[in-house]
Amino acid sequence: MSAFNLLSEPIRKYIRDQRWESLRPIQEAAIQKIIATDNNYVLISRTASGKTEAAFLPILSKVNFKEKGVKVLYISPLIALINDQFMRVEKLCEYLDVPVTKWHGEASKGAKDRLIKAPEGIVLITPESLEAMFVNKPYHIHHLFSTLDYVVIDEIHSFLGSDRGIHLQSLLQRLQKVNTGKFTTVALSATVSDENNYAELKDFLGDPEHTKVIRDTTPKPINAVFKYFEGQTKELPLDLLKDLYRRTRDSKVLVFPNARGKVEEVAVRLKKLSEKVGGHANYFSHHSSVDKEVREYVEFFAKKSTHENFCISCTSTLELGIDIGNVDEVAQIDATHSIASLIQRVGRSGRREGKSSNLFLYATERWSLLQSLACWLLFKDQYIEPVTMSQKPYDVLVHQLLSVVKGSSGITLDKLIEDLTDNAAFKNISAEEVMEIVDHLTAIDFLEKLGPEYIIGIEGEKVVNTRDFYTLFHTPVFFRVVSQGVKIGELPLSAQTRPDENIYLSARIWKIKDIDYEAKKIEVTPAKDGKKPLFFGDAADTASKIREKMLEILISDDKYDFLDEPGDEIIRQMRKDFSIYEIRSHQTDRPLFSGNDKLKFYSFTGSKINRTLRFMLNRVGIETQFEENESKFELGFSKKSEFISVLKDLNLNTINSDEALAELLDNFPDVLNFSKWGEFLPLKYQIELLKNQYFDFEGCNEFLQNLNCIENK
DNA sequence: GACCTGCTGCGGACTG
Repeated sequence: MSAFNLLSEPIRKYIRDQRWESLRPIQEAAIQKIIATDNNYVLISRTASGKTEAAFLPILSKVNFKEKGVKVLYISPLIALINDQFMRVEKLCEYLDVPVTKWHGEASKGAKDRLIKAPEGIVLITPESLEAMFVNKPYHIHHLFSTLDYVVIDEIHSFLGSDRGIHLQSLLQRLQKVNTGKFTTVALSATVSDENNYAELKDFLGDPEHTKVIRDTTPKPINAVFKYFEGQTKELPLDLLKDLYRRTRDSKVLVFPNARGKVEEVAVRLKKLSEKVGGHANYFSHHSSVDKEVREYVEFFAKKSTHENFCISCTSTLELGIDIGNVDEVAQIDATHSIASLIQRVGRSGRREGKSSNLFLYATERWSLLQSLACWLLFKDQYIEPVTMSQKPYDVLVHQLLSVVKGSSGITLDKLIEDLTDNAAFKNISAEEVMEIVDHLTAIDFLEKLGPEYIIGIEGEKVVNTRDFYTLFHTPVFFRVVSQGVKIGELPLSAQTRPDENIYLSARIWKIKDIDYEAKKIEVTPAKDGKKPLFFGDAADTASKIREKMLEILISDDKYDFLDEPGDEIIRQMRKDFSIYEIRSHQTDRPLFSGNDKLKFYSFTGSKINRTLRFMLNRVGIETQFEENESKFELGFSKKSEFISVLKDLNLNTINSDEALAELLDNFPDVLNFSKWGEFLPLKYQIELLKNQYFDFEGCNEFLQNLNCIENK
């Protein structure tokens, strides 16, 4: 039977009313499988290929909504995505007379209350709101979600490989436990690495044997142009902005300059260029520190603009799912840190059927150009960096321990251990380890033993009873930026935030009038000229494969027809610079330069291995100047044979790493900042976290074993 | 220089 005929009558009517000529390939396949089986499915297909419908059309046809209770739970990483999907799903559900409820921190309380009075239909939720319910209203979890037939997880790749993902995995397991039957899961994603990674995905959904992947690999044509404009100063080159302006003045564009400060610089300077020549004034900025209402206005503007052109300068806030309408072009300024990120960004343009995607890539620095090329070529080879889920997520365990205890208001040790060791998210953590962590939490008053049962302790109450408890990620302190009562955005405190400084924010220029440290508020007034704002943050890690590809480009003589003349010249120069080494294999050979009184070692490997290598060298007394973008270590001595033999002997066996890591934690407690809950673990487990998440000793050892240093001629 | 994500419950003012 055709997929269309498998659908229920109201759903078929919906499709007819939409005047769809046919179902997309991913929809055909998903409908056949989801209707016929009770397997979990992961639907992988590029953006704007109809994945949401591929999941909901068959689920809505299959589920009996006449039964009591909520039947379908949709989980999304973003509030904005929930709001976006709500409109689509609700329109579909009108045909079935099934109610849809948004449940997140900014959703209406009234709608939530109505759902509690009469639990039914479909609920759209975030992992954090689900967590809050487990902690504060565990009876609502039973009341609302014990009759689920389906759980749909959107943008699942954004959860993979992170603590937030382990958290969600744990919540899904806890949810399955309260379910009277067994719910089926359908996960959606645009960017997941190939077969290697399907194991991670299947594990994530908790039942690998009954989890299948449906993938549509139909490519979308992408027109790419790479350009090089050398950046001499801290500001972006004017010529680059002029070129960007010329190319995009008559279209709808997203620009991704990688950092919030640069996002503001691009928005303000392009707007000025446009003003000068009487072009449109629709230049916006969009990132996490732009006020929410301003961001929503920008999204709304883009969505409703059919004839009017616009340019939004943005960070990864506009990288995921939200359909902001028809975008003609995407401009990326300097390299993305990952291929997945590049794919998502390119996919923002040409969403309309039959339209191709357009990418302008601008590089301002040679290594960034090289990395951009590497990402692009790997993407063309359909390579996406694999992600790995933490095998021993002790930090998430601490959080879930507190959540379970708080939600139970009194639980025995046996039950607590059973709850956590049963949970697939923690399957590699033993009962003994859980017990040890419980003991530690009791010792620091996070838990308290009351007769046979554990409850939250005095110190634990301080942590559990705050808004901040529900998330697995840290957030820095920000000051609100306000002009005459209107909120514009936020800024961190820095040398720049002081009266009379002029700064860009939300694509406009402001003068700082006053700073209220008590109320964490910065009062500003409009100004004519200023500087880009300073933000702090950590650069994301780059995969080893990208660095290897960079070296491969340097030793090949391939020509790239999408690269402009200055870019071509830079690659020629870099190839010449590296021709003094006889590199034969981009996998094992690495350049080692020795000059008068220094050595330069180019590792061409990923951030984690670099970090580990630097730490190990430091342990054997070798101080290095490290440059991540170039994957380069500089040493203040020239004895290259000595350095080569040190590298050969470096491994875990020659360094007492547990002791070394304990020392590191003692001297620099901030290294644990990547983990919000890690600080509440016993030292032994903090060390494990460092080993498993911050460093990569295994990868580093492998790198060193294969390493063949090639000296300059 | 260096991304992003989310958030309870209560009290009180205001609106219809």
